[in-house]
Amino acid sequence: MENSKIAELFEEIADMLELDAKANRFEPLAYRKAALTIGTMQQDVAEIYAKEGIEGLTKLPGVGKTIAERIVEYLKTGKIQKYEELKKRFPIDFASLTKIQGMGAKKAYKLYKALGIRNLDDLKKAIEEHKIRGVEGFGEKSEEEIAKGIALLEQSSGRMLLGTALPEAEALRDKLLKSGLVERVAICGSTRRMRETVGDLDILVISKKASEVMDFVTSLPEVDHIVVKGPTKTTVWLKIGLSCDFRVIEPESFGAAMQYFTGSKNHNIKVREIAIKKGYKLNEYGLFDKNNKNLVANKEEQEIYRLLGLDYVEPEMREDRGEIELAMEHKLPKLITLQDIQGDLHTHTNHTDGANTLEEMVQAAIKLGRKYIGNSDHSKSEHVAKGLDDAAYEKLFEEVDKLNEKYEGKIKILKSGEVDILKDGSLDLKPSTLEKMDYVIGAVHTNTNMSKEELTKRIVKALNSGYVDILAHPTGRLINEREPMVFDLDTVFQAAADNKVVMEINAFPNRLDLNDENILKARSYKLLFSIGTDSHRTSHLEFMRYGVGTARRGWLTKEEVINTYPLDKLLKLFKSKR
DNA sequence: GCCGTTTTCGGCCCGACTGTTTTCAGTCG
Repeated sequence: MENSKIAELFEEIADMLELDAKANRFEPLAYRKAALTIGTMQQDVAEIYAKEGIEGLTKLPGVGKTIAERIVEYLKTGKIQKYEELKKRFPIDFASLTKIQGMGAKKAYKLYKALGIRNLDDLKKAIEEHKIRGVEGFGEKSEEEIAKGIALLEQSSGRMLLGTALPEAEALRDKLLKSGLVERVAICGSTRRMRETVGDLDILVISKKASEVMDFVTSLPEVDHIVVKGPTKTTVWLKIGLSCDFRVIEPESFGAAMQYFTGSKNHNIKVREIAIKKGYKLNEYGLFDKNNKNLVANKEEQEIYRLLGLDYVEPEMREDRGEIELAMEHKLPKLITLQDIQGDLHTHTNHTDGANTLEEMVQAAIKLGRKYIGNSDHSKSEHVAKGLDDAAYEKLFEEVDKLNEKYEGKIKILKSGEVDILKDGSLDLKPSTLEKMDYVIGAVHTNTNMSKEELTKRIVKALNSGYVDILAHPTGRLINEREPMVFDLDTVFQAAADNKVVMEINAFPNRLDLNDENILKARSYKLLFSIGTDSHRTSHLEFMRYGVGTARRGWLTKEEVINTYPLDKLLKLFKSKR
């Protein structure tokens, strides 16, 4: 996957163009926009080019003919001529230097011209020798700030899982609500959009006591140190290793501020452009007409979309992936919600690698209002998980029958298993065992580094067996830990469509697999989905919200997600296959 | 260099905070 490398090169080209006095002032903007698109999408540009050619690339937002050609040039030669030429004139490692908080291309260039600093090592040495403070435009303070920025950069490790960031944001929100200083608090940014990872937290506060709020948040025990602190905006570095922005706004601007701070950036730019075309101005304080009258004063963010002629766009869709165009045509899908969820089809117990008994899992599911829970303990090839053999499933099913009697009317326990798809594409259990299950989950866990062709064949064979109802965590990726398996998604989705196999959206925070973009792709094959928590203890059942968030990012309606179905409709669906 | 519900030419989102600047440029989101 070359996306991040290409995005980095484009960012550097933008940096260097900004320093080039002769260059068009807007050219760097164009490269940055393309970098943002390519750097944040999960689909591989090489794959797009292989399948759709250069036309496929120019369809991406911010990518026109020239930039598409540069992408192709990189894919073919590993280099971009324009970059190489600029680099001769500006031999500076902008990519590393601009990662330092507060350091942009212009400061880096100033330091290069004054002190010959080209990279991080040069910069560190100059700081040790206190040379920075002598450069025009820099002082003692700047030198300290840069040193701090480098230290921070070296200890931080990129984006954090939504499953870690969201609970932290909620804890901060709740403390603010209890402080008595605020009227409203809203978590915005990529956290509200339920992105699988989060780069920082954005917390919007409505209060008339801005400076007291700033003092309150900077003194919270969660805070490691203050990055910037102003009268209405403060950024802190949290002890969990994440930065967090707090912004205080007047009540009348709440809706506009929510819209603004939720993003995404590309979505907002497009919405603002629509506002300009209608003769308005949109910022975080409101939507203003020509007389500077705020048309959305004291209104919720829905009003902004309405006045611009758009249907309300749910936060999870705000990625400039075509949602604005659909909102104009009043064709947005009605997204699934957490309240639509009736049951959980992927859970484990202490019979294999779970922490709780089946009964404890059942009781926890009842508490969450689930109408059914599928037990899907591992099959025998998963040795590390103490996977079950055919006889062990028979015993487990007896236990399920007993508990179903005990909890009748409260919840229904379904018989299932997360059954390994073996190296040759066969399933890990006897047909007679599989037939006793209400549904079968197929999963690839081992030998994942076979060739693309072999792996595709292996999965397709399993789907063609007629026994697999749900394909668990289809790509096997672990966010920040393990790359997705390499197989042909289109072939697998087609096989799933032919065999009515449901795609899982695994809700475990480090999986979220399928991810949003793959869901959008699977959706084009008219596939159905199941959001499963893959719970290994009772508390994991609450991971459902991350799965639902991911489904919403993939534009899914409740009709497309089978665990929103009432029990009888769900069982009918599984039986129709047998 | 991109893009089209005012445009195939002429626009291109917008405001907060910081440091060193005595009026603003640079950076960030």
